[in-house]
Amino acid sequence: MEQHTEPSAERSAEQSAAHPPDHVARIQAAWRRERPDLDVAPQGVIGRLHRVATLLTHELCAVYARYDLGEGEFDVLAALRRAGAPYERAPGELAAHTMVTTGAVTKRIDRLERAGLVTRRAAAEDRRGRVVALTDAGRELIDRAFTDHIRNEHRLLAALAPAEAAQLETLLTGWLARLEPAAAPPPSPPPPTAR
Amino acid sequence: MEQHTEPSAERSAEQSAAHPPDHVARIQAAWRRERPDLDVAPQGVIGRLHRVATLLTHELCAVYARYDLGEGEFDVLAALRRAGAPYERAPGELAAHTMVTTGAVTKRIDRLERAGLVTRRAAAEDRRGRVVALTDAGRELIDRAFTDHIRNEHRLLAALAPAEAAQLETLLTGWLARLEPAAAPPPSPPPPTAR
DNA sequence: GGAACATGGCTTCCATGGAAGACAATATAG
DNA sequence: CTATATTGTCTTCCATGGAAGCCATGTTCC
Repeated sequence: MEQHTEPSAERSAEQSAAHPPDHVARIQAAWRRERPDLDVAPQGVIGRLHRVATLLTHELCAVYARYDLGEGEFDVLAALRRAGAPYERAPGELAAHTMVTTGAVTKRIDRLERAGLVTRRAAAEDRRGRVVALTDAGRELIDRAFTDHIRNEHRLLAALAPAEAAQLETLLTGWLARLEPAAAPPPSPPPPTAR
Repeated sequence: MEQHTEPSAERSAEQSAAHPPDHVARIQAAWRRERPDLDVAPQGVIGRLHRVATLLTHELCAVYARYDLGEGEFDVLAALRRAGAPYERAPGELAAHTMVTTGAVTKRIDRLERAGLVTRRAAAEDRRGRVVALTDAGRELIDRAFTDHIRNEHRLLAALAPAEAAQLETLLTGWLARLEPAAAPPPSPPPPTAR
């Protein structure tokens, strides 16, 4: 982000015709005017990343909704499905895999169980444990939903040229690798994510 | 919290030693095993983007918390601050600028008003309208918090080389430009974002 | 064996935001 | 100039998830 800002006009931004300054650029311009003492360049990356992530999540959820699933439910079903037959996991594992607290998982399972998509039963060896399993209906649903989901991701990514997508993946992978350890809380190393 | 990836598993992916497969790579591997009919490549980008965004948000919120602010409150204060003196905006504008519903803005303003950081008064011309203004305390707080916030963003972005950051910004800007219009709801064009 | 501590799941309470509608005030049609 | 539509804000209700603590079970160590 190169730019002078200076009081007065702040639409001068970078490009001219093809790029009307986007929302993030406008915010940066305002900050440069109000707080010329700060270098707000990082917002160019972090702000847009945040925005893209929000838009993508919104688009993704639209597909989940077709199957009457929220993001959380989809994540749990997906984690079970990807575990492979017999499509079972302990609640604690699901919490780890989907990056939420166990309390949140309990509620997600409650909803999925009520919808007949998963079942809960006692664990064989450890009587504290439980086993959550996909029902046939659940398996069937997540298979259809996931197929649709991937189609949707392809659509969203189609806005980028293959080379751009590859570049982006490389950059994000690298950043993530350096960010994850830092964000790891004391006890367990770094927790997983979902989807 | 180690992570095996299920029976067999194919870590073959791209890299070898230096890169232990990250969480997203493990998820992809599992899907390739379970659903070889699908091309899950987009997850490499979308999944990591989601993860990076989540981590960043978490780190950012840690700074807001130092000032006893939630993300929503920070966004509102920042929007008011960057409006420039006299640091006023209508609730509707704030909703547009921060990308949330007006209902959410009402509640954020409630909290900020209770904390003595903003005031609400009737608008001069339109008696339906209201004007939200930063108090001196609010102005003082957001100036300190924002300074700290930007320092934090610099720290987070430091994990990338300048050239990488620039590349990333370019890619995200382009993607965003092609994503925003698509996501724009019928009535108003595309709404703004925040921070 | 038994006491202290750890673990796994769940419950309770709380915080936040969306959706939809209530209301008051303003703009527009006829 | 009224009747209708629209706007701007707020209210209510609901959904989701985090934090922290409960309870039953397991593990460790003496």
